[in-house]
Amino acid sequence: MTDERYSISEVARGFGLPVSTLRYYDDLGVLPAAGRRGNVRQYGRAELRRLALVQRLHHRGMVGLADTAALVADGPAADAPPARAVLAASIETIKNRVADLRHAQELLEHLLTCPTADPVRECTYLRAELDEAVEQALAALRR
Amino acid sequence: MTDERYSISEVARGFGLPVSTLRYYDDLGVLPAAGRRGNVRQYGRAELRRLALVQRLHHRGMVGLADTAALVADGPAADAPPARAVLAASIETIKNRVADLRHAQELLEHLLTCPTADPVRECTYLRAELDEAVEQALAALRR
DNA sequence: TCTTGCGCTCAAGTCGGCTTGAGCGTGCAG
DNA sequence: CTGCACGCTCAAGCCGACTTGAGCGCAAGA
Repeated sequence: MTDERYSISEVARGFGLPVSTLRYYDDLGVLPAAGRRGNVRQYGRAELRRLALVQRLHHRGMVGLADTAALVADGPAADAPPARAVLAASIETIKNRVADLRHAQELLEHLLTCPTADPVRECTYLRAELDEAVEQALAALRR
Repeated sequence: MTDERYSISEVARGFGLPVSTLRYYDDLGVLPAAGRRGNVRQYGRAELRRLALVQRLHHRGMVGLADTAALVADGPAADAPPARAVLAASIETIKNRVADLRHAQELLEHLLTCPTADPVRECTYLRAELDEAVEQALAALRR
């Protein structure tokens, strides 16, 4: 058991995060410190791994910190039904977002390369899609 | 020129949005009403199309409302250098996000299907990736 | 007439994810 | 022994994207 211990500022430097974020994660229980020496937070390998995992899951609000906490929690969390539910839900959310983002990307790329002077109003490809959406909205309205 | 006019609540119903959001968009200039009759906002086809476009671009903070406003603005906005810059930047952001999300999705799916009792600590695939990240952090720390 | 419904404005509140600031303790180099 | 870096707590602030609430106006139907 190598007993390397890292201070909060070392962890922060290593991972390129502000110290305040780590304290915040500790407070929330997302990344509890391994312990304290005196009153000072100490981190070990396990915490560093956990932080790496948190960073990979928690993509700016994609998988909220609360859910991330549940997912990276100690114990066989991925077995417990609640964690499995969070897992499945997160995957769904991500899939949807990826699809939306792709679509947005397509539109933006089209705007970038469309030969018409004012694509937003002139481009027929764009118009077709927007008009379709408008029709759907109007249909929804009449229902 | 068909001169259909829609009230704010009709637009809201049609697009499944709260009225407050539309007023908010109007205030921000993201989606100005076509005009007002008396003091009452009126929307026409053009505004509905614009709203459809806004919805497609503005994915929950992905392309902030300010940028969205710039992108869907009147005039050959996509030609003006500033808009082109926003366009290119947005595309980049989206690409990065999609990559990150994919990665998160892979991890989550792995957690869901990994046969080990406690994937977060036992699964070697996951461990390998996390350990690598930890090594990089420690390397960054020593620099 | 009066109530009901829709609309308006402006100010304040909410939520997530942090950041910032005040005020204090602690350890060790000069 | 003093100063400085680093650490701590707790409360408040900030940003984006809205939502909510108070208080008001106007028009149409019972």
